[in-house]
Amino acid sequence: MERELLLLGLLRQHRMHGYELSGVLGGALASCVDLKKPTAYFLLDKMAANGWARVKETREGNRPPRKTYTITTEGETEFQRLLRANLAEFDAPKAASDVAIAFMDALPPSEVITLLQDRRAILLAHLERAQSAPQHSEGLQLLIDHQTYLLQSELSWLDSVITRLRGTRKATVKSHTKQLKEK
Amino acid sequence: MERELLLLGLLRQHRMHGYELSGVLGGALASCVDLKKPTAYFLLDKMAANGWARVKETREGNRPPRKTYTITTEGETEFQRLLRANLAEFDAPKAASDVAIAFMDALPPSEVITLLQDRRAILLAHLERAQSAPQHSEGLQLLIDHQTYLLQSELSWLDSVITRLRGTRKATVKSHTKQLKEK
DNA sequence: TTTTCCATGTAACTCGTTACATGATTTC
DNA sequence: GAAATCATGTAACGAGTTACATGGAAAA
Repeated sequence: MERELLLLGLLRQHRMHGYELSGVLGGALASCVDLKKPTAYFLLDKMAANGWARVKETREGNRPPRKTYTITTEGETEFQRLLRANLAEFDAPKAASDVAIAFMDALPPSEVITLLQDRRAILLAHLERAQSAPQHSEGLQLLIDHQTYLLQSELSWLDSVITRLRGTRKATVKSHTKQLKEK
Repeated sequence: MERELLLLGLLRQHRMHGYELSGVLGGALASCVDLKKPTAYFLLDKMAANGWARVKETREGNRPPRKTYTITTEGETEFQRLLRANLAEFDAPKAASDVAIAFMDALPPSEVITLLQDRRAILLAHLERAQSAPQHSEGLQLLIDHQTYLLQSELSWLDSVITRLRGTRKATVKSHTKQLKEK
């Protein structure tokens, strides 16, 4: 549902062909949304079938022909419907990768710290990618900013966990060794 | 992958039958993870088939028979493997519901504010549900705390957006009316 | 006595991804 | 001459959800 909204929103800014679109999605927006090429092509077809977009086959020079999609009036109506629905709803971000955190006491703290630093590096890479994204239209920029904000929150949380672990490391290393021996 | 980790982690704390487990998942953990009943049953079967858990059919009184799952040594090994992998990885939280934010300038700010307040109410409900969750084991509590933290970040971001909109409302209401007339 | 709870599942379906297919063209 | 880019798709697969099926027991 939000994928349709995204595509309609992008087409609303200016007409585009599939490859161009999937370029945009693979570029700066990759940090916020993922919508793979085949999905994009599929959705564009579907949108055209629904009458939300007009298709025109164009050809520049002797490059492969493009299918350029233009949003229609019905498309704009649908866009607004989706937009209203999506603005008013909220689906909680289920942080799937955090299940591990719940069970980290099953490993020695020193190892957990090492592993979490790997995690931290990946998170940092995401952050930098989001921050270094080239300028975009106001709206899309807001999306990227939000993503940046979220990643930063996540980073500071992760750091707090690591710090806490560092603190308890010396204290718990004994009890952990004890646990191992008890087994 | 993190679902298996979650189930193994829970079984590691103490043996459980499917219904009990899906109760836990539907209760306090519902705000963090969603894993529906059929999926849980399916995964438990699979885990038993993989030798990660032992099954024992038990019966208390004249209630329907239960299939109680106990983690095995291989299960524990797998648990640790998954745990290490999951601790070291990070998949960026793609906030799907935020696509709408990127296009909110397509609607009059006053309407956007109304819609975002609906969103805010849902977010608040999630927050309260997460906060009011009954006490859990250390680890699971950490998971819930993280979720709470994330939701709070999200809330304050949303509030900042709404505030900004309130500020620009009077300024942009004219230009928006103008836009409408131009069409 | 009807609804809710306990307890297990199956089957169909949706949605998206991965991997593959095609073919010309420009760059190295 | 090989590799990457442009440009479109198809087909198979996977993972999870929804809806349905079953049946006894307790609570309302």
